Amino acid sequence: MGKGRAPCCDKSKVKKGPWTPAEDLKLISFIQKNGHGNWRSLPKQAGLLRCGKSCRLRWINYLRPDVKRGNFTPEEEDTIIKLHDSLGNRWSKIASYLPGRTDNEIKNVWNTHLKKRVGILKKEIMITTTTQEAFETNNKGQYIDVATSLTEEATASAAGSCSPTSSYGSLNLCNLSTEHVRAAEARDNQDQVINEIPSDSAGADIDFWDMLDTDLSPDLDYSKVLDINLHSDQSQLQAPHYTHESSSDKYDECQKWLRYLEIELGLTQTSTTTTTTYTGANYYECCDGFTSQDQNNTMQV
DNA sequence: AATGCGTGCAACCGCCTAGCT
DNA sequence: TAGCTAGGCGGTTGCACGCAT
Repeated sequence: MGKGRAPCCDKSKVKKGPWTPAEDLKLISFIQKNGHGNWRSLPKQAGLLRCGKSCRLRWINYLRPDVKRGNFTPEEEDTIIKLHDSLGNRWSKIASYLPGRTDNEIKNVWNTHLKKRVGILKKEIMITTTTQEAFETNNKGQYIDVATSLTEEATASAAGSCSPTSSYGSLNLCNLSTEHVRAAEARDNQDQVINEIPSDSAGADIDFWDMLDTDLSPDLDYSKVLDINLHSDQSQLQAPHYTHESSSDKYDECQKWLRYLEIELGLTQTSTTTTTTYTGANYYECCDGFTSQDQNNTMQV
């Protein structure tokens, strides 16, 4: 019966900080071959100087093949707002309603974007409601305001799929769209008008993962790249355990995905000229010796 | 061009809980 | 039943990057 909680790992012997491409590949390769039955023992078996928790987090939040990358769509943002209203900060629960999105990602989006927007909207609606009440009391003039229409729209159709408790005061957020929130935010920012808000998915940031073409290295062979025991023959690679499937389609999908990763991580060269940049220090630390790189810490992919 | 500041996000920390002995 | 372990979760931090000055 030891006192307190035993540390999950020896902090002095594990590496911390951002993951390097080589570490990523080691983790991916190991999980593809062995699955991830025991996170605690995984780092040692995979040859990683990382805490098991760190491996799990990296896999779940970034390396999993089914992780949906790229910006959140307005629809996804709407969903998060609605779900947060009814579930609160239960990020993993919210994530379960958004396939491919992780709790960490959703939490970040909420904290950096959505919370502010909803806060602004709530503030505006409070002001509007107060003004409207004053108007109704005095029974003078005619009151027209965008926020009022938002409130009416939201409350009028409150019989939707959301829980009855899903409301901020009299406002049911289930029917607030991202456009509503953004419009309110824009008004809050010195009445700046946003007539057309570009979709996140159409933003200038080209997601690197999506950008990659299928014309990638056909000779994937991790054993030549990493000092881990893997099959050198591609045909002998096993389908990942996490898929729980053995169909050739799924396997092909995994292979395709791995090729994406190979390129993404700069572990192979293609004829394309697309260039991405990794953080220099990390990249030098792990990749020196088995990938191409120029002196500007830029990997030619 | 250099510097400062704000923002976004990956990763860490520590607590909670389920499962096992 | 109590204690331990590992996984899961939410809060928080710190760094990189972009933009403004």
